[in-house]
Formats: sequence, C-alpha cells, structure tokens
Amino acid sequence: MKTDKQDAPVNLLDVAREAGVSRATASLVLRNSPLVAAATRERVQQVMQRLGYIYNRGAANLRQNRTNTIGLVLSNISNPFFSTLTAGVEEANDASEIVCFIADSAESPERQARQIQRLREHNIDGLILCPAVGSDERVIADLDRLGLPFVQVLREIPGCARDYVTVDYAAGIDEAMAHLVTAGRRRIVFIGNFSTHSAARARLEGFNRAAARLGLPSLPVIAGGRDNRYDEAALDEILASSEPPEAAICYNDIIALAVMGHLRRRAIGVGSDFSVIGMDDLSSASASYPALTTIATMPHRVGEAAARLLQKRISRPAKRSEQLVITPRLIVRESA
Amino acid sequence: MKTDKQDAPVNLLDVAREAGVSRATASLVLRNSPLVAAATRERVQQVMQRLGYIYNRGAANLRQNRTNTIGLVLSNISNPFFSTLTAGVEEANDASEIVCFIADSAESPERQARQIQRLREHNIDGLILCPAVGSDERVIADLDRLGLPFVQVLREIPGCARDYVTVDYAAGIDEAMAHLVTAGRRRIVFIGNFSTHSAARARLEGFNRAAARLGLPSLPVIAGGRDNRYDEAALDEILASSEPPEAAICYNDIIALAVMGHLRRRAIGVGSDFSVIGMDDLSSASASYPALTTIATMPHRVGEAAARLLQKRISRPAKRSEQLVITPRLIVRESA
DNA sequence: CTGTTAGCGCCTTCAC
DNA sequence: GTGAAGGCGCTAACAG
Repeated sequence: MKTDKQDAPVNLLDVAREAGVSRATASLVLRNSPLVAAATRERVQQVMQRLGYIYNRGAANLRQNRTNTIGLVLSNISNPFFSTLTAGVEEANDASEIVCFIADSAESPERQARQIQRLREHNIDGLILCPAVGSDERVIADLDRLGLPFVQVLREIPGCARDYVTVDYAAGIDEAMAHLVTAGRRRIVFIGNFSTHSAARARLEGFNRAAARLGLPSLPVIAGGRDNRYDEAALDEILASSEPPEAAICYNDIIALAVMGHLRRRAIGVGSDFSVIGMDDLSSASASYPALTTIATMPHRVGEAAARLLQKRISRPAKRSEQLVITPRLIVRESA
Repeated sequence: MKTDKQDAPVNLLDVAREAGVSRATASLVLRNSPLVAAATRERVQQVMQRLGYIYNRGAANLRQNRTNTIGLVLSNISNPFFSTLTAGVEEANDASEIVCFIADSAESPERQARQIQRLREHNIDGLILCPAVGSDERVIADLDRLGLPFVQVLREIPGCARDYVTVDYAAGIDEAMAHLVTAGRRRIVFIGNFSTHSAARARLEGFNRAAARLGLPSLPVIAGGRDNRYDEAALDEILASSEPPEAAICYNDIIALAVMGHLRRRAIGVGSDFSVIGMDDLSSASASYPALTTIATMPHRVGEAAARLLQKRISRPAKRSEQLVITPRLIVRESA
C-alpha cells in the first residue's frame, strides 16, 4: 500500500493549512514576495517541500493572463541550422524560467497556421517564427489581431517592418568573394538557390552585387531544389564549358559538401583547382575533407537574440520594432 | 480607431450569448460532441468564427486535468540525430493535437531536474526523456512519485524496466562487421566511445561480441571525448603499429567523417586501403566524399515510436511497460 | 438535445 | 504581515 499519490495532488490550500497560514500567504511565499515574514516563509517552504507541492502554473495563468511559455515555429526543425538556433532559444529561456513549445511547419503555410492556432489556444506569451515559404501578410495580420507578440527569424514576410532577427548574408558573401578574388579566382558561380524567401533572396542579391562590384564575369546561377538538392547536370554543363568556373559559393554547407563530393568524383581538386565556400558553419563543415571554408551564420546567437528580443516585446508591447542583424564571419579552412 | 482587441478576449459565454445557447452547449460544440444538433452546432461555429473566439485550453486543463501537452527533454538538441528525432515526435503529435515542450539538458542532470520540474508545473501529460549522462534512479523515482507518464529514448537508466524506445545497436554493428569481413577486413578498430550511458555501452559491447564471434584479433578501442571528439593521437599510434587496423567502426557519423578526413590527410585511401563505417546516417553521411557507409539508426522513426508509446501510456497508465527496439540497417556507400 | 450549478487552483483586492 | 472573498474560462454532473 503506497502513500497517497495522484489521487489528489497537493495544492496551495493544503500547504497553507499544514503550515497554519492562509492561502494568500502561501501564494506570496511561492512568488518570493517580500511581504511575508522570514520565519513564515521558511516554515511554508518546508511544508511545500515535505508535501511535495507542485506549483500549478496552469491555474496561475488563468488568473494572470501570462503563461511563461513561448512558441517556436520553424520551417524545418531537423535542419542542423535550426536545431542549433533552437538550442540558443533554449539557453536564453532557461535563464528566464520560460518554457518553449516547438513546432515544425515543414514549409507548409497551412500546417503553420494550424500550429500557430494551437499554440495560441495554449496561451503562449509570444512567438518566434521562421515563416514557411509561401506565407503572406495574413499570418502577420492574424498575429496582430490577437495581439500576440512575435519575432521573425531569418526570413521576413515582405512589407512588414516588425521585430526581426537575421543574418547579414550580403556581408558574409562579400567577405567570401573578396577572399576568393585575393586568391586569384574570378569566375565564381553561385550554387543552390531555391526558395524565394527573404533569406534566399538576400544571398543571391548579395552575390550578384559583389560580383558586379568586383567586376567579375557573370555566370549562370545553378538552381537548387527541395531538401538541399542542386542541379548537378547544370553544374557539369558549366564545368565543361569553354570558360568554366574556378570557384563556387554555395547556398549552405549541406550543398557545399555535396558539391565538393561531386567535384572530387570528377577529379577536380577542391581547394587547389577549384574553391568551394559554404554557408552556416555546421559541425560537419569542419569535419569534412578538405575542411570546408564557410560563412559562419551563428545560429545559436540568432536564437538567443530572438528569445531576448521577444522578451522585450512581451514586456513592452508598444515599443518600436527592432531589427537585429547578426554579422557572419568567414571561416577559412582548406576548401578555399 | 480599431475594433475591440485584446481588451477583453472573447470567451465561451460571449459566444453562447451571441448564438443564443448556453455555455454548456457552446462547450459541447467546441469539443465536437455528438450531443448537439447539427443546426445548433453550425450556428455556434459561425459565431465563433465571426467573433474570433479562441479556445482557452488553459482553462479547460484546469478543469480536466489534462493539457494535451508533453515534454521532450533531450541531452543535446543541436545534435542532428536528436533534431530528427524531434521531428518524428512532432509528426506523431501533430496528428493527435498534442503540442510539445522542448528542453535541452545539455548532459547536466541538475539542469535536467530543473527542466522536468518546470514542465511538471506546466502540467504536461507525459514526458519523453533521453536521460543526461549521470542521471540515476532518482529521476525515475521522482517521475513515479508524481505519477507522470514517461518514456525513455535511446538511453535507459539502469535497473528500471519501463517504457523505452531504443535502437538495436548490436544488430547494426553485427551487420557492419559481417560486411567488413566479407570484404576481407579483419583488423577492425572501434573509434570514439565516450560516455557510459546505455546506448554507448550497447555499441561497444556489440562490437566486442561481434569481434569475438567472428574470431577477429582484438585491438584497443580509440577513446572518444565530449562533443564528438576522439583521440587522434591514439589512432595515429595504432596506425603506425606493426599490425595496423584495416577498418574502423565509429561511434557515430560525426566521428566517422572526422576519421575519414584524418585518414585522407595521412594519404590513406578511404574505401580502398581502409574501410570506415559510421552510425546514424545523418544527411551529411551521404554528402561526404567518399560517401559514408553507415548504420542507419532512423531517429525519425524512434521519435514517432516514442510519441505513440507515450500516448498509449497516458491513456492506460497501468498497462505493462513496453520496450520498442528499432532495427537499424546498414547503408553501404563508398567508404566501406 | 439544452440549460443550471458548482467548482478546478490560483491570484488580486481589500480589509484587518 | 495576514485572512476572506471573488473570479479567471472552462467542463462535469445532473436536471429538464
């Protein structure tokens, strides 16, 4: 015969009775209010400990209209970039006793809408969102209608100047291009552009502008596809042309690693004959051979920044919106 | 002047009044009860739509003692293996209207305890846990005391036969070893063992047993370290010995990729002179050059299975505990 | 099939 | 400093 378990979870009234105080006093102890005498506090805390009391935030939320939860809705949580971003969010939250719901829109605006709705029903205090490809202003309008604080990460729904954390892709690509030119490369190709979200556009535009500024010949962009694919045939074609590229900047590290493998199968020396630069600096970038030169976009930092910005927004709903831009850094290894 | 916004969120009573029914009826509509007439349901739903009503699950939870939330506490969420597992959990949850809190224990039992406590305060219905290295039975005892349903994934706290989803590492390693022996390799080394959690033990034991069964010479294990490091010096030493290994089975893909890079720097032909086999089949395994032969441990499936098992446990708290073992599969590519 | 009543566990206000 | 009362939004139990 065990002791009483979940038959009746101990609540604040039980604690109060046992400690010989009122519910209100026990509640104050719970929230570390200075209004309660040290001795009383001590006694109540001991009772809580002894009875195995668990603070029922659900009940508190109902009263306070604040849940200390946020939502994190990403377009693809199994992507290592996003999982590191998630870790950053976590870290910032851990400090502030916030707990985080996670959802994966899998790039589907409909699924994303469902998930936001669901989180909304759970009364999240705020939302960090990387909008699925194809999301439009209605998402933002919805959030506004509900008065739900949110910050966008990496991608931005066009035409809404709101809280936003992103990476200065153009700056990273500038640095990478400069590095390539210094090494004597001039025919540089961009590989793997696919989606038309703001982060993808920023990369391609950054590439084109840098190429123009440096007076480099313009080569066709090698298209990308779903799930970090790219058009291998197009790459082969351009490699076989009379003026083949000498270097590539890739949409991300995953594509860069695939490109490296492809080049080496074609017996093209990566780093010597041909330079490859990736983007993100995933852990697999440093482990590859040759080690991948890449533009570190610091997902952990992006996540932390987004979580902190959201906290600010939640505490000051009317404050001016803020755009945070994380500056990436070129990590030179062996591939370029 | 905007219309009324969050000044007073519309609640079920508002809906009921507007639709000319009672709160109870509106509540039944909300939960798709068959007890309500089709016409009434229709009318109420339209009102909900029109008023922008949002179901307040927090309030419902208070009443029902069920929140439709679960917790997912992992030892390292930025590890691609775990992020894919998370996607699997998500997918299973999405179907059942469950929403998922995520937490990263970062291999710290103390942090893990804090996070579980926090989730508990939010009244999660159940927990999926990959225990941090160093967790002991107290974690389980705690969960039991609270009557919180849980399932462990991948790692198991010793001596507690409870709901558990894992991978049959030994079977995977058997298959890999057989593959190597068929290819004529006999001196096989295991690289990168580090932690002493059950999943790490299972791999090493599987390796040793397979080696014994196949009558292979026994070589020293190359130790691993935090963050997927391994002892490079020890590998060099054994490579320089009079009877160097001809193949390696690595603790996971991340280590395998690093080992491949190291070998190629030493001008050892991976796939030809020396075979390398990884574990997990991360996306970077197929993108590497040479493409990594690896034991696919199917994290997505593990996640889905864990989520479903947890659902079963939640709906039948007293049912016998269940151990699910996912059988991995050797994916033969170029490195072995 | 629909309405009434009585809380779920907590926090806030206001007395004392 | 502490106690008593009321209510957050919802649902369970029952009455009609």
